Formats: sequence, C-alpha cells, structure tokens
Amino acid sequence: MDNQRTQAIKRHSFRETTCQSCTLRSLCLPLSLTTKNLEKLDSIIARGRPFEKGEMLFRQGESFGSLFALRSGCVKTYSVTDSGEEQITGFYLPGELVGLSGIDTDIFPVNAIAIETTTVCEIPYPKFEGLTDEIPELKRQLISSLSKTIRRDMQMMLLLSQKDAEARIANFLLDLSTRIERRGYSADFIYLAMSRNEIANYLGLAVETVSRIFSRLQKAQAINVNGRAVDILDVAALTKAAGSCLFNEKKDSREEIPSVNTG
Amino acid sequence: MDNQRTQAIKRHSFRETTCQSCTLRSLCLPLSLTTKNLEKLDSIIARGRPFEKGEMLFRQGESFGSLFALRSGCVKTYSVTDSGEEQITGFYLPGELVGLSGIDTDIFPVNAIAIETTTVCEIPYPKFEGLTDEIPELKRQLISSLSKTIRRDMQMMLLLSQKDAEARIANFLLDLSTRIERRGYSADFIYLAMSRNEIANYLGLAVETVSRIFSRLQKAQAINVNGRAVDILDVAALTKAAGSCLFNEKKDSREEIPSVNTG
DNA sequence: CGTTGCGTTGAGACATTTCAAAATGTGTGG
DNA sequence: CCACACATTTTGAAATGTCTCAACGCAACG
Repeated sequence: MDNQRTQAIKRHSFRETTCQSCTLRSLCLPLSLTTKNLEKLDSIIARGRPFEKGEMLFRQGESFGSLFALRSGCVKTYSVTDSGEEQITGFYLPGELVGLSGIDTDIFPVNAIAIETTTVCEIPYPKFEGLTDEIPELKRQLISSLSKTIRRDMQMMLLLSQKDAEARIANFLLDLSTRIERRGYSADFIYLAMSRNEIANYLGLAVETVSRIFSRLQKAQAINVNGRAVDILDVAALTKAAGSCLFNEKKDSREEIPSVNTG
Repeated sequence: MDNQRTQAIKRHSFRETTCQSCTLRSLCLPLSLTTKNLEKLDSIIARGRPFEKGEMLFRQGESFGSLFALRSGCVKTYSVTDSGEEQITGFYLPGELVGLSGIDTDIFPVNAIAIETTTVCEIPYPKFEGLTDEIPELKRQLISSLSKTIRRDMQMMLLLSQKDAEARIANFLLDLSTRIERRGYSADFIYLAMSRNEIANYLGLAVETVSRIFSRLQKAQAINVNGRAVDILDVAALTKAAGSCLFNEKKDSREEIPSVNTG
C-alpha cells in the first residue's frame, strides 16, 4: 500500500517541472519574480529523483552547498548533541525552504531527512547568491524567508517556555492546518507525516503525554484522531486550548475577545 | 551611583563615532567591508542620544523602519500576547543587531527596550537594503546575521524543550560569558543587566526556580553570586551542568569527551 | 523609618515524566 | 491469507521537578 503511493508519486514527471509551471510558485521563492527572472532562477535549480522515506537531504556537519525547496512530501530537520540526544528543530511542508540555518557557517548545523517520499528543488547556494545580486527581488525574498523563520522560531520559544502540553499540541495542529490550507487543501484534515515520538521530541514532551493529550482533545470533541489521521472538529475549541499565542495566524475572528486584563 | 554611571556613559561622544573607528567593528556589520564601503554604510547610520533604562527602541506592531546595532548597554526584546502575557525573546549585547525579525512583515513583531543605558547605531532599512544591492559583502553579512539568529534560536528551542532548570541557567550564563568574552572582556565575570524575573521569563521558569538554581550552583562552587554580579568559578562544572548542547561554543577542550553511545 | 521593589527560602500542589504493561498496527515469511 | 515478530501507540500508577503560595530579608528611597 505504501508502495502504491510511492509509485504514484514517482510517476510524477518531477524532472520536467519548472518554476513557471509549479503549483507552489506563489508560496515559494518565485513569488513576485518577473518571467525573465523566473527563468534565471529556474535555470540553476536541480531536480533529482525523489527522496524515499528515511533518505537524508543533508547531514549535520556537512558543508553547506544548497537550499532545498520542498515540492511534495515532508522533511524533518534535527540535530544531535555530543551525547547523542536528538532534537527535532522543524518539520517542512511543500513550498517551504530547508537549509537556511546553514548559510552563514558553510556547514549544515542540522540533519534533514525525508519522513515520507519527498521531491525537492535543489538550489545551489553559490549560484543562488549570485542571482540575488542580479535580482534584488530575489534577495528580498530570501531575506524575507529568513526573517519569517526567525519569527516562527520566536513563537516556538514562546510555546516551549510558557505553554503547557495541551496548548503545545493545539498550536502544533493549528499550525499544520494553516500551512496545509495555504496550499489550497482543506484545513480540517491533517495527515501527520511524523510519528508521535517525533511530535513529542519536537514539542519537548514525552511520547505518552502527546498520546494522552490527543485522547483528551478527542474526548473534548475538538479533534478526531485515527492513528496519523486527524480531523479538526472544533477550531474554536482548539484555538482556545492553544492559548493566546502571539501572531495566531489561525484566528477565528467571529467574535472579538476583549482583552480582559485584571490590573 | 547609577547616576554617576549614566553620566559617564553620556559623556561619551556617541555622536562622533564612525564605523571606521568603532571598537565593535569586527563583531558588527562592518566586518570585512572595504574602507570605501564602510564609508557608505557609515553615511546612512544615525546615532542619537543614548536610550535610558526603560526607553523603547521600537514597539510591537510599529512599522519596521530600522535595524539597530548596539554600541553599549543592553536591550531586551519581548512580545505581548493578546491576553497580556509577556515573553522575552532575547537579550542583546554590544555588537549585536536588534530588529531582524521585522524585516519581512514591515511590522516589528516584538518590543525592544533598553534595560540599561544603551547607545545604538540606527540603520534605516530601506537605505540599508539599497546598499546591499551595491555591496554584496554587506548583503552576505546581513544574511549571515539572520542565519546566525536562526541557529541561536534553534539552540534555545533545544534548551527549552529538553533541558531542566539547572541546565537552562548554566547555558544562559555560559552563553553570556561567551558573548562578553567576544568583546574582549573577561569571560569569568558577568554583570547581569536583567532581573531574575526577566531571566525566568526568558528561560521559561519561575523566578523562584531561578533563584534556587543560582543558590545551588553557588553551593556547588560553580559560580559566585552577589545580586547581579556573577563570577564563574568553575567553567567545567558549569559546562557539565549545561549538558551537552549542540554547538557548545564554550567548550573547554582540555579533554576529549569520547562519545559513548550505548547501542 | 516606613514603603517599595527585588531576591531568597520553605512547604504543599500540580503537571508532566518515568516505569510498566496492554493494545494496536505493520512488516515478513511461510 | 495467516502467523508471528516487532514497532508504535495507548493507558495506568507512581515518582519527580517545577510552580504556586506565602513569608522573610535586604537595599534603595522619599
């Protein structure tokens, strides 16, 4: 069954795609480039065979050579400390850029591994950097991606330092939902590419806690969990569980919540 | 006494300084610029009067106009959620850039406030971005700063999600120590510009926990605490308490710790 | 010299982890 | 297609680290 899916994805003519024809164009670096500049960008991009589940895009410590834009699938990045602990630092979906953290050291500070069959556009960085000199818009796009990553990380820090387990999970789900919706899919259904263990690691929780919270949220009718398939039944409830998080991109503004500050 | 210090700092001819003559040059954007380009950069930089303790460099939600390079003092950035919770997202020391997270939205996502008398170089971003077109090296410098921030944030995420209170504090101290040393000061003495409360908030702990850990580390002869003055007595002990953290910049490599992986 | 803000210390409460085990899902070879 | 092994997920009960609440000490300040 997994084989069938894999085969189906493989049949996609991944080699033939161009930035011009890419459905993810509006989410990715090409955003707002002129046709001519789009061609320039497209000309430096390498599109290889898909990465199968478990294959690594790059390894921690390896010399930084390329950025990777995801076209399909899912990638996680993680780093390993001296003592062997793993810390997952991010999950990446189609349209998102992997590898940004390596730019300034020439060394990837993390591992990147496909957690399901994944196709990517490989963007050789030296060439790309050359292009950013010619195309200010592309430079702006890159800087924007970096800045966005920083804001995302800040939100993650907030989550980890102030929120309890339930809020972390709720935020995690809402975040995925938003990112999926951005690609035009239904925001109400999430197929988790990652295991409970990976979620737990990412969110700084024990696996058991993740499992328990999933059950609790299901009991509360906020979600419906079936293994890795998650239906979001009650966005409002989930949002409430998530707690007020900075720039809650997922904001049901049906009713204004007055900011009740006692004091 | 605080007044004396304040006055002393005020007397510095902050207005006259140039990038060329700045002692922080090697830590800051000017790094590796040619004399000519340095002048260009210098020409767009605004140097105003110092920010007194409690004055804000910019506010969350304000339109993003400038980056700020710290010349002296200390700044914290923090964001406030809808419900009024504050989350400190970073402390900044001389030579470091504040405001990077605002670049791609044109809105500052955080507040930045001086927690002691602070002088800054204000870098108007539109002009600066123009310069990055002319000076690829400057562009690289900016991208590098962004990337570095991302790596720093990743480490912070690791800290918050996997480390206990003691490890967080130890890391916090070692991090400050490294950053102070980079400026040429002794790594063994830290004057904390921030309150226990701010440390606690930043590290995702209760104030009381911070206080207890300080006491515990002192009892263990790892540090000597006297209010906001902290002496680092035993780097090795502190490093051990910090646990193996990714790219432990502060690494006493007197003895190689063999990576003992059971399995 | 009381007030105020900040830091420290103690005792009990609570959320999450840890340990242990059952339940479910997945892959493999017969 | 089944049987079996193995990995993942779920659930329960006890252990633990951190938080909360409360009191106290200390220094700065009017």
